[in-house]
Amino acid sequence: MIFPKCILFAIMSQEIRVRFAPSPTGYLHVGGARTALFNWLFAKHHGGKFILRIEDTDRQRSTEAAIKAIFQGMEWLGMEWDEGPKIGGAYGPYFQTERLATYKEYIEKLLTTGKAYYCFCTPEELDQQRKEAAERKEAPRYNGKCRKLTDQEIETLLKSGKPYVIRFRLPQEGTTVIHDLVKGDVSFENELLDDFVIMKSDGFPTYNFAAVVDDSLMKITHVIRGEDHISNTPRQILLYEALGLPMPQFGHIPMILGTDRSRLSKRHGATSVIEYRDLGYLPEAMVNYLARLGWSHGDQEIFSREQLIELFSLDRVAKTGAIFDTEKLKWLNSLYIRQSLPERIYDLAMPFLEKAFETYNKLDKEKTGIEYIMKVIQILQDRLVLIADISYLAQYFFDDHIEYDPQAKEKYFTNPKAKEYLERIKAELEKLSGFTKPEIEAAFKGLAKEMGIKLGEIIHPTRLALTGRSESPGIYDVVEILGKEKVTARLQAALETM
RNA sequence: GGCCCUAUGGUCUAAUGGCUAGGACGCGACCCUCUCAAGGUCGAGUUACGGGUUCGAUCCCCGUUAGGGCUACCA
Repeated sequence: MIFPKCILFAIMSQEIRVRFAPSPTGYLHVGGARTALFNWLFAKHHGGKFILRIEDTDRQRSTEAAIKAIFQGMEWLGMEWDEGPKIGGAYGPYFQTERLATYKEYIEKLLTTGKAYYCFCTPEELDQQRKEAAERKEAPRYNGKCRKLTDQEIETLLKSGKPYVIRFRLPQEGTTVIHDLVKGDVSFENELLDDFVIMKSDGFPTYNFAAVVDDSLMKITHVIRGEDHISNTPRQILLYEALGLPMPQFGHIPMILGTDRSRLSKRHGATSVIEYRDLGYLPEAMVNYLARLGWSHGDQEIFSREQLIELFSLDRVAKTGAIFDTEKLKWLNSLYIRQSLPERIYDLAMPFLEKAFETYNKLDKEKTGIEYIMKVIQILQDRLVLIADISYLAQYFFDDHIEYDPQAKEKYFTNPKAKEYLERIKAELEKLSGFTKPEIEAAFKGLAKEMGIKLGEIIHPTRLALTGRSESPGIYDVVEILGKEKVTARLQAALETM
């Protein structure tokens, strides 16, 4: 009884530490964002720490702009990190290029114990080897030429200034098995792996080496990453063992796919989370969608951030790749828009409206007060799928030039009675002392009753006259918001075309 | 080619060795209704294929097929 309790305590006292470790070679794409999200949720769920580490060892492809874009994406989705760039932490620095001395130290360790060696083969030689292996239909592996270099030879080669890399002397027998938290046990034969490079000729470590050293030194307990890394994992496990460093647990989550089931990429459309922001998606919709893509909790579809934290667990993560479905994302987005405070939608919609104003350049900005815009937004909020939709849906509230939809015009303005209806409703509305929804509604209903016709007979042509369209929010609302002056003018303008 | 992973409607998924395989998105119809949305009701549509194991397989095993990933001095 006592013994298991001790173990339990030891396990519980270990703080959960996970990391998201993007390489800054582009924007934060949705696949990366989901990996980050799963890590973030895992950390929050366990009351642990979420660490951001920038893997910028590829000097050719890493950019400052990409680093900023990643921060921006993380911030938009509300995934703040507990340790990492900007805020630091006890296990920094959090940029790999600032950790070179550490890597050298561990490379040195491997070198002195004979677990790594210098390799002077040129890229051309290696290319040649790969080609030959391909012709023989063999796995392209490093042939181990420099494995057996003597100290003497190395000394001379080093002195001659010949470029070199450091390779890991990988055990050539045995099996390496990953106890994966998502996939279960996955095993690899070591003999199929080769002596991979751990330090490049520019002195920078390779991904597999740097990740191992950092994850271990940063006390990462769980490495949760994309499935595309699973075949790197045996190499990394072997490195942990060679370095004598403590090993985290692994969980490999499935890929996000495009509509053709290949890995999601640019040709499938928007892939950067920031693009989705700019299209008018809400971060909570994106978080909800991403969380639910490859993870589930029974039948539940809608999750608040708090619920996700409470419910998230790796054993509910699916094993299959999932197609990114914009339609479902849109559905969630419209849902979250409807649940938002109008004030928030106002803030989000304003940039779109301003841009649209520029385009139309027909706006009477003087008369367009915040109050008016707020009313427009309140009436339109429930019909937005994307915030960007506001530009189109709100157009006739800001643009006095009404173009009549040809089909609607055919349907509603060619009716011989339509002209009479419009004249009558115009007169009724003009008579109104106030111009509020109840009065407007009464005017419409009164007129319909008086003329013995259906309400729609008046409403449809009126809608077309005021908006140019056959669909809009409730007509009384539209009339009220537009105000007597515009309504009268637009009705008059319509009458003149008939 | 080699290695690894995966396989439930179009899509995301639930279920479990055992009632008519559940939900959601999308789609269709109807209701509501001044239109369009929203909402409500209903509907069409699925366990990749072939073998086993079993009284019974979506579920367990094998094979086939299909898809994905990796196969760099990228990460």
